[in-house]
Amino acid sequence: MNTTQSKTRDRRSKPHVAQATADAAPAGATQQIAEAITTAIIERRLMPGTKLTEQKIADIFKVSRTIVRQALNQLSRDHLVTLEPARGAFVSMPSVQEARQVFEVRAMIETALVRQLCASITDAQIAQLREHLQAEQAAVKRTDVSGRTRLLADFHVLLARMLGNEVLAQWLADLLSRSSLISLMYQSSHSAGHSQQEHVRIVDALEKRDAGVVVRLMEDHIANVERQLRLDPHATDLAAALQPIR
Amino acid sequence: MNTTQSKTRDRRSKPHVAQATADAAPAGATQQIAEAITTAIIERRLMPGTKLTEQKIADIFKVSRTIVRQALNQLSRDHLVTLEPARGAFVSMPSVQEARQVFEVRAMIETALVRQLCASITDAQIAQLREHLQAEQAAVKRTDVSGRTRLLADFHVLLARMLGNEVLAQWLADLLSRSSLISLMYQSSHSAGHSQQEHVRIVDALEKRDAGVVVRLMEDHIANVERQLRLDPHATDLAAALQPIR
DNA sequence: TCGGATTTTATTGTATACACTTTGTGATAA
DNA sequence: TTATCACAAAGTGTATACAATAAAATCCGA
Repeated sequence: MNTTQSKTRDRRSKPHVAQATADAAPAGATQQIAEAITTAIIERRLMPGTKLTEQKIADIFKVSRTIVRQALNQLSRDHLVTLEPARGAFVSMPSVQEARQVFEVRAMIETALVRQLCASITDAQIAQLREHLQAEQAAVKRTDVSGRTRLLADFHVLLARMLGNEVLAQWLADLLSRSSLISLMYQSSHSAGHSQQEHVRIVDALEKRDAGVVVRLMEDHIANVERQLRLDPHATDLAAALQPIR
Repeated sequence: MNTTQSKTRDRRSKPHVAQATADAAPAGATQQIAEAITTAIIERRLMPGTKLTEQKIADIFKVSRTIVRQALNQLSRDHLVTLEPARGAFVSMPSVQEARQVFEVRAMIETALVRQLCASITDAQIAQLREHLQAEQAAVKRTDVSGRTRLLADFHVLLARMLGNEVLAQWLADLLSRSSLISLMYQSSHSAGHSQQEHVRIVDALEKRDAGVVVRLMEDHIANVERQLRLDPHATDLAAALQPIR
C-alpha cells in the first residue's frame, strides 16, 4: 500500500469520516503503516513468526522508527503482532488454545447479536446485506483470495454495525482480524464457497425474522469454520516441522 | 539475584491483584505510569476532561516524554483517555451514546456468560465467588470507595475468568474499566450496597445451576446499574455547565 | 575438533533536539 | 469598543542520537 509519500504530509488536517477500507487512515503515517502490515498479514505476505525489524520497516516507508514503533504497538494491541521485550516484534502465532477461545467468544457474541438483530433489522439493511453477499460471491468466483477473505470477515462486522452499536462493532472487528490470522495458521482446506452459502442462509433467515433459525445457523456457521481448522494438539506445526520428511 | 527483568509478561491494565505501593522491581515504567493514571481516574482524582500534559507527567515520574506518550497511547486504547491530534491527551468524557452502548454490550455478553457458566461451574468456584462477595461486603461496610469500586467490577471479570476464556476475560476487563469511567461521569447516587446484594443473588442462583434465573438476575443487575446513571440527554454536563447558577 | 568464554554486531529502549500547531495576548485600526 | 492581525508561549509530532541488551561470530585452550 501507499507508495507515494513525501515525508512531509500536509494532508492530515481533516480527519473526516473514513471512506473505504482502502484509505481509512486519515490520522497519519502511523495508521497507514499499521494498516499496511495488517493487510500484508491477512493476505499471507507476512507469515506468522516473521520478525518485524523496526528499521527495515522505517526504511520502506521512509519514516523514523518512532512511527513504526507506534504502529507495532497498535498492532500488538490487536494481537496481530507479539512484542517480546528487548527482542522485537513478530507476527503473532496464536496458540491452539487461543484459537479455541476466540471462536468460543465469537459464537457467544454473534449468536446474541443476530438474535437481537432479528428484532430490529430493516428492509433497507436486508438489501444492504444482499448487496454484500453479491460482492462475496463475485470474489469467490474469481478466486480473489485476499478480497474474499476480507469480505467474508466484513460480513460479520456488517451485522454488528447494523445493531448501531459501535462498541460491539469495533470489538468484533478486532476478533475477526484475529480469526483471520488463526485461519491463516491452521487452515487445512477452507472452502470459501461453503462459508459464503452459509452467509446467504443467514440473511434469508434474517429476512424472515426467524430468531431461532438465525441463531442456529450462526452457531453452525462458526462451528463449521472452526471445524475446518487443524486444531488438534498433535497436529501442531512444531510436530510437523520436526518430521518434515515423514 | 539478578534484578534485571522479570519477563514483563503482564499485558496492561489493572484487574489483577492489587499492588497499591510501588514495587521494588519495576515491571516497565510505561505500565507503571499507565497504571497510576488508571487508578487516579477510577479513584476520582482525575476528572473527565482533564488535560494530561506530557511534560508534566514526565516530570512527576522522572522519565522522558517518550515513556509518557506510550502510556497515554495504551490508555487511549482502553478508552480511558482521548487523544486529540496536535492538542494532547484528556481524560475521556464518554458520551451518553457510548455509555448506552457499553451497557448494551455488557448485557449481551454477560448474560451469555452466566448462562454458559451454569453448565460448567464447580463447587470450588462457587466458594471462590463467596469469598469475593465477602470482600465486597467488607469494602461496602467500611465505605472504602476506591476499593469497593474495584471489587464490584472485579466480580464480573471473575465470572469471565471462570469460563477459562482469557480472551473473553480481557475484553470484559476493558469494558468494565470503561464502565467505571462512565459511572464516574454520570453517577447520581449509586447504592453500592444494592449492587452488592444483587451479586449475592447471582451467586445463589449459580449455585443452584438455574440458568433461567441467573440470566434474568444478570440482566436486571446491569439494567439497574445503568438506570442509576443520569443518561437523559437533557441532563448532559454541557447543559449543566451552561446554567451553573440555578 | 569441540566446548566455552569473549568480543562484535545488530536491534531495541530511552532521552533529547527541533519543527510545526495550537492558543493566548496585545497592538492596531475601523 | 470591537474586530483583526501579529506575535509569543506552550505543547505536540517526528527525527535522531545514544545507551542497553540480546544474538552471532570469533577466539582459544583442552
